[in-house]
Amino acid sequence: MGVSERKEREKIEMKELIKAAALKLFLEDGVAKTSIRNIADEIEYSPGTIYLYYKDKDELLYEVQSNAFGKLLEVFRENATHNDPVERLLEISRTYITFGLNNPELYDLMFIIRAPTNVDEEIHKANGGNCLDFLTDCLAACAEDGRLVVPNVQVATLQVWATAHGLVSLNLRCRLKVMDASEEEIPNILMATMESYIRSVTK
Amino acid sequence: MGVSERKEREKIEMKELIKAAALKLFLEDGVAKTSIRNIADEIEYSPGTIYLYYKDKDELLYEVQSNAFGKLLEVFRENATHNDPVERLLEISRTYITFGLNNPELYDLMFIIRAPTNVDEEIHKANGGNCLDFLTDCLAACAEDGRLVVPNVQVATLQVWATAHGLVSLNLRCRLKVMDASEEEIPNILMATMESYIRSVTK
DNA sequence: CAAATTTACTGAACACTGTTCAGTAAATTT
DNA sequence: AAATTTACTGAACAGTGTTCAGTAAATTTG
Repeated sequence: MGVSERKEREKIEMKELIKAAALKLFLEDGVAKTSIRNIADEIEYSPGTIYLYYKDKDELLYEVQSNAFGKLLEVFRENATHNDPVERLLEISRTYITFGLNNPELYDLMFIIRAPTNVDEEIHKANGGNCLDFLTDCLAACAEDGRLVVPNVQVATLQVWATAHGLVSLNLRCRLKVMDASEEEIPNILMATMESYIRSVTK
Repeated sequence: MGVSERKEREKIEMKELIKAAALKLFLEDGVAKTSIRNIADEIEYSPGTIYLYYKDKDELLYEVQSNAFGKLLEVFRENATHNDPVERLLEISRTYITFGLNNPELYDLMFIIRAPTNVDEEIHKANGGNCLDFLTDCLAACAEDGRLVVPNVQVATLQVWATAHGLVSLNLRCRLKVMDASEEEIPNILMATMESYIRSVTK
């Protein structure tokens, strides 16, 4: 009897439908302004239904976050293809910053807001791991070739990530308004700052 | 007739009372869990009263943020006293990271949450400017002495700030869980990562 | 096929949020 | 003493995440 199999399938489809609606509203109106009721309206179900598929809003956010990390990994793979590990590191950095500036709502979900970190400890590690590995592998290759000023791969990874995240998140949260730089030149400044950093710590 | 003078004074005192209550609750329960009603309860006034002194919650947050930046500048002045500008830069960096880790709620308010950036554009620049100047001055001194690998002061300032902020904020938002490092060694890793970065970009 | 059971969904209700505003009582001025 | 201004209240509004009794449809059982 294929009923339970079909129901299984329908359950997954419904989760997907909810997730897609959530993502759509996140991109349209922002994560902060998207409520369970909005999402329910979007898919023409009642708010209560969403709780039959996701334990709470955090779990849903976590799933959308997982998709977002998939997208970041995708652009990493597309853009960071140089053979030379230092050049590849530059490509990764540029891609990260561009992704953050072009997808502020996804970036929020991935790296800034508190929400999806409230899911179960063990399940949590999954999200973002692939993206971090992509960076770590690149830095390991740099270290292998003796191209890092500080050859500790963990320290180097954290430095690159922190610098890129610092630049993107300070900008997304309008904290660079204290600096005297016009709105439109900021992306260029961020990129130049990141590149000059990479050049300083590699050889 | 000293009535209007007294009223002026009382108005300031009341604003101070509200601000102090807000700060207290922020530190006790977190910024996110502190509502206007909580603050009103704390000072034994009705919620509406708060709106007689602050236009909205953002304006109140902005004022508390201003206090928080004052505290950061204070610890900068206490701890970053070395004559050698590179050593002073290290002291500033360590102080910044320690402040962030020890005062997560204040750090949130200062650098992460969206809220207080919604105040009027012109008024906004004030907050944080002093702290940024403290860092910029130090890096200008480094540049003066030819101690920076990249002698552009704006780029250097942004790099140091972004790296420190990246480290602190990724940690406060639990994003370092993806790395295999135990909870208790993370502060040390952050500090070591920051110091090794400063050493790489100075000479 | 009819009855019993399971499943999927609803939407009102709860406790909360920031904010507004008519109403009131006290302080001040006339 | 009367009129006016000031400071404050607390209910109300529209929103939030979440729960749960009730219902109708799908499925299983006899």
